Amino acid sequence: MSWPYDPHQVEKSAQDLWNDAETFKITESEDREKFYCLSMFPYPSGQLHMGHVRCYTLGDVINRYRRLKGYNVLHPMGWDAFGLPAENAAIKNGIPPAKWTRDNIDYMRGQMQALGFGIDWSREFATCDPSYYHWEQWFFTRLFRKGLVYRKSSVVNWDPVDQTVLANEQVEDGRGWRSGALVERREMPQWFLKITDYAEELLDCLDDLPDWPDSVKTMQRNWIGRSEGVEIDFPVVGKDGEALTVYTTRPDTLLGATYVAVAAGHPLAAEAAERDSKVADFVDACAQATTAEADMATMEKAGIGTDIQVEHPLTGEPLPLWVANFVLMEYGSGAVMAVPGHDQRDWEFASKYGIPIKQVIEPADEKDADDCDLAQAAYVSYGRLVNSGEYDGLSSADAFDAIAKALEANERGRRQTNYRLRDWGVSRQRYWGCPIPMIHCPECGVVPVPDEDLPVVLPTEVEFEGVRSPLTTMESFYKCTCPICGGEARRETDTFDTFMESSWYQARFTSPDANRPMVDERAKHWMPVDHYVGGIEHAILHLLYARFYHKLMRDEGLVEGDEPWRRLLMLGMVLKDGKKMSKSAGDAGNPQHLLDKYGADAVRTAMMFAAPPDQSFEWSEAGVEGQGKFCRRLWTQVHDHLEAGPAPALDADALSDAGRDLRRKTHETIQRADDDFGRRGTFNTVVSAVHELVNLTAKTSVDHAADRAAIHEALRTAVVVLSPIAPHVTQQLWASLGGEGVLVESGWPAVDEGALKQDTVELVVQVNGKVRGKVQVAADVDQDGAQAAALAEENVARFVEDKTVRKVILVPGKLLNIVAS
RNA sequence: GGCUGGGUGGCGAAAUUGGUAGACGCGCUGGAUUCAAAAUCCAGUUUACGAAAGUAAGUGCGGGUUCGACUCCCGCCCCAGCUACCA
Repeated sequence: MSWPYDPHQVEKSAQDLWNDAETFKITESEDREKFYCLSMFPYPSGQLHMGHVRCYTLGDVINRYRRLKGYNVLHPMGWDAFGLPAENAAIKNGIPPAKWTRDNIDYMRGQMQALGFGIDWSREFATCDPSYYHWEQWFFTRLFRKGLVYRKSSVVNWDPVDQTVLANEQVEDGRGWRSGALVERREMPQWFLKITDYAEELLDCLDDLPDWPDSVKTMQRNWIGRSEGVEIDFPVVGKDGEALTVYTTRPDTLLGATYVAVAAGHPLAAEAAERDSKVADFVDACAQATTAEADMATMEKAGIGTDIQVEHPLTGEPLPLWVANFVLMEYGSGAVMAVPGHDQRDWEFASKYGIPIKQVIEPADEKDADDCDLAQAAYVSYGRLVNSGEYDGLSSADAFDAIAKALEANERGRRQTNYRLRDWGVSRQRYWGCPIPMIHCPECGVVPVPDEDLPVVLPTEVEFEGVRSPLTTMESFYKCTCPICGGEARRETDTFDTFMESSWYQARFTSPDANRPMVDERAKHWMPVDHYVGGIEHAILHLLYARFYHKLMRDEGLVEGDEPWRRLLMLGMVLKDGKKMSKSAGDAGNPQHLLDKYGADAVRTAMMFAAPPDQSFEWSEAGVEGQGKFCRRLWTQVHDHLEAGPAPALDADALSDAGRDLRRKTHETIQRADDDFGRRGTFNTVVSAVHELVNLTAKTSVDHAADRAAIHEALRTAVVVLSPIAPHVTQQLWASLGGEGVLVESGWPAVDEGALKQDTVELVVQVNGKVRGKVQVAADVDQDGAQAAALAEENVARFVEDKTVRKVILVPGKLLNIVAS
């Protein structure tokens, strides 16, 4: 065994060993249970930052722990390679996006290898590989034929100077990032995927994911935003057969409606504007107002009355129609019924414009009567109906049903479930993405590219002129013939949203070379992913799209099961000066200098030790040096132990008390680390547990010869338990301590129940709940025996002597509380 | 506004089912070693009083349940993330 510890030499030789043995190259196995461990693949931005280090170290810890536990673990890696930064680099520096991306991938792959991640590199791919996006295009044309894809106009950010569409990230304070021109809203036809067809299933399946954090499930539920309500028609006065349709979740308040309001974009608003210039001015003002959602919420509620009236669907009473800036054209029908007595926003609006406020709900319980004061605020709780004719006295819930029935009976309404979730717009007017495989033919309309013509390859030899996509001016790309009529046609020059690529990569890793559609039978072997690791910033969109895609692929017979991710670990963010590493760091976030200085094991251990995985924390280098020292201490300890000659065979009966204590600690550590690695997923506490074991080992005297066997066992255990976190130093120490081959394949150590047993235990003694002493007693001591032992302690006796003992509580093995007064 | 986390020493944190609050580490202080330094090793490190033994207080604030509360319940304050006029 070499000495002193040299991390770089140690890490090199461990990595060489894994490479030569192809330790992490994995194929399907009948003998061992499969485990698919995946970390969210990175965007190749240039270099790893500490957020990556955290994510991929966690993934590798899980990978190596599961390998030790005997699973056949798939742990692949790839590159989410399409996206805007490559284009920006091309625009700024003139480097083609493809080259920029490939260079970054090579550098970052090298960093990952230096960190010792146990990855099956034979499965690596980048999403910009035509062999990958080929199948994405193929799948899109399948979905088109199934009716799950459609084309619709949608708003984009238009830069009038650069004459191009901008991504949201390219708009800064309402201006184009390069031209500085005020960005306009412009409607353009775009491709959509019908994710709303799966809204119900996406919601329901969340209940079948017990190993997902509740917070993520809640976020997804809120995003899908299911609500149950009633769609109600208010006939427009003076127009036979025409009605204004609104949606409400509170039909119980219908008799309290005193006006209706429509969005500025609603046809009735346009109609009123034709007759009234003030209404027209208001509608124009709304059209120009900001659409930034943050501003919307704080915007002053404003509106304008019109000469249009509608009829109350139950009473026939005429109600005025207003145009209001808080009504969204995109949700429901772009119109609301307003009940100012029982909706705070309607109340504020009605108060401002002098519209009547009518009470129709009162608190169900008399004692809450004070909560309801319509002069001060709307009463929004459920309750009991009043001023509602035949419905008076009903509870809100009963009134919901009764009023819904009445509306259904006179054909003025119907029960309806609504979702907040919108269909997924997948078109991007960008160059560096997967070409959308569609052709626009003047004769035949929109035609999907036939299977035999796929993939539509993105040209990589391009030059940027300004911001706009080179595809739009590249005749060799867009000029094509119609697959149906053979006439001249134009190829779609938009590319896919990059969430398309990241929605199915997990399935592709199972069969990265599959040359039949998308994936082959191996997908059914490996899916679902058993443990998925990634950043909390992807808690909603990426995970939702991937779940949707999995269901689409399932319905195509490509994968089995309803969900792609069984267990989910959502990492907290790594911060630097209070900011997210990936956003702010630059060179400061690059782990390279830490790797050069302290080695991969120190960086990995420090990262795991800093905080529990789901918690955000401020990164500091202080811990890295400390963990480097720990590796050296462990190395030295093993070295000294081996220098003293071979340890005797373990004989539990021959151990001293200290040797027995060390053995107990050893087996407690195995038990605790197993639980922390597996069930709890708290790796910081594993590092602590190993520290404790090593500390005790160092303190254990070698004077009693038989104890050297316990020391040997303790060192070996520390090495195995720490190995998922610090794999290199432990691999070498494992070999030095007599282990054979590759440590990660050696199996998880067994717990010796006998070693955990204790004859005597330390009991904490409390008097009236305060600690007054500690006593050694037999492990199976009864309450009287424990009390006697406790009272023999001087300090305990002191607090009891002039009092009467009222009660005694014994928690076996832990604590005795004497209650006295 | 809504949802979800969180608030424990100088700092990162631990306490898993209600049972010794502060494990483990960083930093700091003192000592050993050294010509000196680095490295290493040993001791100490919540606060107050005390030489020590020990005592009192202490997990954001105010109440409650309990023999016993960082942990459970009620009310509040603050911070972070997500979401946001959703009808």
